[in-house]
Amino acid sequence: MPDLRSADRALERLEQQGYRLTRPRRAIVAALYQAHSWLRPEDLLARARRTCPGLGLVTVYRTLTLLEGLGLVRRIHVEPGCHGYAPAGLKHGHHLVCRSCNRVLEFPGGEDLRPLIHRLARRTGFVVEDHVLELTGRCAHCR
Amino acid sequence: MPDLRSADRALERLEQQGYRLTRPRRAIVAALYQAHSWLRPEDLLARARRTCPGLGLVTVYRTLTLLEGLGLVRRIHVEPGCHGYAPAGLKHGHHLVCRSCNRVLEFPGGEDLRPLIHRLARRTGFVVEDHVLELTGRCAHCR
DNA sequence: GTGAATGCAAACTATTTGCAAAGGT
DNA sequence: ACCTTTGCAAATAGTTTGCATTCAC
Repeated sequence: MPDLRSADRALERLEQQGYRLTRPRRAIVAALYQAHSWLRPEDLLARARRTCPGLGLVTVYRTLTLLEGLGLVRRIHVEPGCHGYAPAGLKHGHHLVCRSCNRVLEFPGGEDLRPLIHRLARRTGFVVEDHVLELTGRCAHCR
Repeated sequence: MPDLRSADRALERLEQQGYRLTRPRRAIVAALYQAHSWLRPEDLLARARRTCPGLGLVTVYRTLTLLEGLGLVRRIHVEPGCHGYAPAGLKHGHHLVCRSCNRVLEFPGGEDLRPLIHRLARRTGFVVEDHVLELTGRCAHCR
């Protein structure tokens, strides 16, 4: 479950990698990890501006790209417009997304796909290197 | 496997639904179903123009929306830019996408996810209504 | 002939890039 | 002090909308 602790871990990770811990970055990371739901860059901007008033949208994009590269944020495919961002807590996590409140729950995935992937490899000669798995529905709170 | 036959079936389906079989639509459907790989709207435009020279990009978008609504085409999530389109042959098909040549293979999915979905429902109270599953890798031809 | 469908132009949204100024170490 | 990072403005990409014309039926 993303929280302040994970936000701190993310900042630590950034520092370790030689990136500077600037005010905008702190604000963006905090806003992202506090969210229970996925956010679009505009949403993230609005939230992060509460702690970093002068923040620009461009910085949000750049920071998201940076965080995604480090595996600290995951881009998910949502309507409308397709791109939402959620904090990544697990190594190869996938997401349960609530249609109604946009809440995101991360779960460790992949295991269950192994037989399917093997079967497909045998039948088609396709070597699967990666996968996207996203489940949508209603969270306990919204039913 | 998408081919001319499926293209004809798609056109039939359009007609049954009361849509007119226009030259642009015929060209777009043909181009789409002939493709072995996913296409972006621009790609589709270029291909469909071979049989329908005056075709406009707007019509491609409108036709894709129409076809997607009828379950005849599927939007897949690909880099860069995210949106690719592939013909849909199966009811609840998913896709194997080749990183190298963009070839798309459709497969019947969902069965293998059932245990996972049940487990998640039990643990989180989430009711899963839909899912996106996309596998990427290398096709037999590109390895 | 009639209404659905098209193509153009323009509007809009989402995202990226160039560059001078600001800020972290 | 140095070099990264930022914010603005402008550029670019992707997609949608308004409207007069064209075309399938």
